[in-house]
Amino acid sequence: MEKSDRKSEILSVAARLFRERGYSAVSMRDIAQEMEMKAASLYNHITSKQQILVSIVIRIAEEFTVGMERISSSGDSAIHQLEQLIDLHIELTLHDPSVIACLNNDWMHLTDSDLKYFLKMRDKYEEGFKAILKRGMSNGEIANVNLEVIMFSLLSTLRTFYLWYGRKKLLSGDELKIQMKRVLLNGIITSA
Amino acid sequence: MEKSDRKSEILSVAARLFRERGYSAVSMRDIAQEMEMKAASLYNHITSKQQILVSIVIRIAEEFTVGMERISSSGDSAIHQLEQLIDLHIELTLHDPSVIACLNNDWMHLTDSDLKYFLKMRDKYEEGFKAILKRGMSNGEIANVNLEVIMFSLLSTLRTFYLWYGRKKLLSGDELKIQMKRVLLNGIITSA
DNA sequence: TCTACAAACTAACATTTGTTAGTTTGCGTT
DNA sequence: AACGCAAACTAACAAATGTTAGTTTGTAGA
Repeated sequence: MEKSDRKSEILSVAARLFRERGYSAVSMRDIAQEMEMKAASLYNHITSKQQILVSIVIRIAEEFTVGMERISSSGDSAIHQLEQLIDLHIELTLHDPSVIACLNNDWMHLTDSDLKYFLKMRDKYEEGFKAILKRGMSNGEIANVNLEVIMFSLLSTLRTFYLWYGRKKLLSGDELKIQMKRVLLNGIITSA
Repeated sequence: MEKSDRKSEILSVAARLFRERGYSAVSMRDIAQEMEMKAASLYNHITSKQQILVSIVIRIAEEFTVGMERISSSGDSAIHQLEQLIDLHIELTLHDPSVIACLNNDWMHLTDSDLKYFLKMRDKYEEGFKAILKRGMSNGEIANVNLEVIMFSLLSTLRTFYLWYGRKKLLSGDELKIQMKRVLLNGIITSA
């Protein structure tokens, strides 16, 4: 996927393997084998294993950050902003599920400034999320339930969407968005 | 936590480290250091690193299996059964968040028969879940939205609850159960 | 045809890994 | 005092790891 130069191929292969086994369980020789070359040759394109991880994780984290800025600075209603966030997660997940898996599971292997930068973005994202919910609550758009519970409930589902999309692809992207919004926003109980 | 014999201590320490860094990134020397002993000494109590993982993951998976059997064989309404499942997840998570983290993130490092056994249990659990939802739908208790979407939405939140409980413990266990049920079952939009 | 260079290779390195063998230590029971 | 035993230790192992140095190969431009 993505650009077909050698470096991008490595990142793509690495993300796939990281998703399957986790960062630490994947060796440079594993990645090389999948690329049909020797481990040493990888270093013509990348500078370290760590840098592969950074490239994958930071890039996608920045996409979420940009998305949040765009959405939360629009003047739309809180509910409509939530719908756009749902779209954002679904789109990025469908585009490359393995990268989302790395974002979820392997960020912990970032070090120093990269880790710091990542955590800052994650924090900012969640703050943006909460701000939207808060506004929706004072509006009366959103039910007055514990803010953190609502946010983490929504985020859990959106963040781990890659897990079950990998197993069942029974719905088209658009149909998926519709169903997700209904379940996440309207709830489950009939005529609640 | 748990029994204080040496083996249980090792499992507890290991689960904590696995949660922080992932199975592959934790060495026997790491575990030993945390136990204030040498790596070789661990083998007086356990037979391998792999077995530590198996003990942790299979045990908790069995607890979920038993819980599902108990709940789904009761004659309660679908909604009430879902409420009991929410309680089950919250209780097991509060009891030992690290073990739940291992269940979620490290099962992939199980091998052969252990992996097979785990996957069988996971499958059975999800089948039980779907059966409840299905009954609730034909009952009219549960809104007629895509079954898989509902299930994975609920399960995502319940399974990754340990993530945010680790960061914010602002609610008591009982209060948590109430809020979770409201959000997960009744939804978010006001007067939907 | 010659040159330059990207991109592959082989060989080796210092560490870290899980694990084993054999030994020591301390304590409760005879 | 002697014994048995659980639980710690030291030392070592082969294998796997990330990475480097130096070399070869193929191809595009002069």
